[in-house]
Amino acid sequence: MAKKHSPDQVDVAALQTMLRGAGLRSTTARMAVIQRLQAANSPMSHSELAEELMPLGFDKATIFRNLADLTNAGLVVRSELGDHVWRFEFRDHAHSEIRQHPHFVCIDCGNITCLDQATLEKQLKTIDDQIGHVTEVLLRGHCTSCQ
Amino acid sequence: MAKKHSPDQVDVAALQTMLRGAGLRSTTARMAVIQRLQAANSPMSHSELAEELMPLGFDKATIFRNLADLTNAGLVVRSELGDHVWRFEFRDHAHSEIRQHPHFVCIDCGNITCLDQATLEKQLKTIDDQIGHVTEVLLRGHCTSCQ
DNA sequence: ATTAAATCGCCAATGACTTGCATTTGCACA
DNA sequence: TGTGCAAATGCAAGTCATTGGCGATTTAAT
Repeated sequence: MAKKHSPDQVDVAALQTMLRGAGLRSTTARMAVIQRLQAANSPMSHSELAEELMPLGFDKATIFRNLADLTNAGLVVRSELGDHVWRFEFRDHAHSEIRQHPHFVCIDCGNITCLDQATLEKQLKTIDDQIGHVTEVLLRGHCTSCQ
Repeated sequence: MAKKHSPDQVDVAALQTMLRGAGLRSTTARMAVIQRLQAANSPMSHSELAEELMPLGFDKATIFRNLADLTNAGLVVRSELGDHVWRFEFRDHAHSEIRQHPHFVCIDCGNITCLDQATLEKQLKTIDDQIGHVTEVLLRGHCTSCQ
């Protein structure tokens, strides 16, 4: 049989390497979770993931545990956007830095705006020294179109 | 009997006026909740409140309901500090402006630091103009003692 | 192929609220 | 100074997201 090089298989191999490099085994459930997150273009909640993956036979507790494992391993970023729901995002190591860019969430329409990382940087440096190292910034309020 | 003017009694009367002005009855449970929040120097979760007030005979459902009522009435501010627990703060109308002071939450120990309202004010004004009106600021990271 | 440890799947338990309902209480008005 | 009634309370049960226990299964190193 000839060797296949479909984009999917390349991704699978890369993800498996990534998992092993992080000290995690490559299991079907784990791969399903990380592949789904990699394909997503915005952070997904556990329930969104579960809704898709449970019909495929994966257990929701397993999905939870994998999200936790992947987060601990640094392959996935977990964030809370103020609505009591954890959201998970595949972490693109090429673009990851000391802190994530600030998010602005509109209380009314729920829209999320990603701000420039430099926006509050100067003030945050002062806080870093005095209170602790800030890794995550969340601003909430009313966006211009909802005001 | 001579009129008393202990600070406590003054506070109680002021809070009762405040409740009535907001269209809420002054009940013992409600007063207990708002007094405790007024005395606190950082936001309190329902469970923290319940831990203190249940031994005094107040029901936790009542505490929840009162926190919701007080929040709806605008006497208390509810915020989500990134750990999936609502926290409540007495709203000081003398100092309340367009936005509340920023909070810093330590990811490791959970400690909450209330920052000075002026801390990020300058930068936030710019954001107000460009993206929307920021009402709530949340910073998360590792505090100096956990680093 | 063997095997120890990681992971899985099922299911029970926790924790943070929420809701239903019968009883009590604050307070507006008589 | 009562009295009525909506608001508020206490108790209990329910919901929903998340976590923990545990025996069975699977991964990956030898």
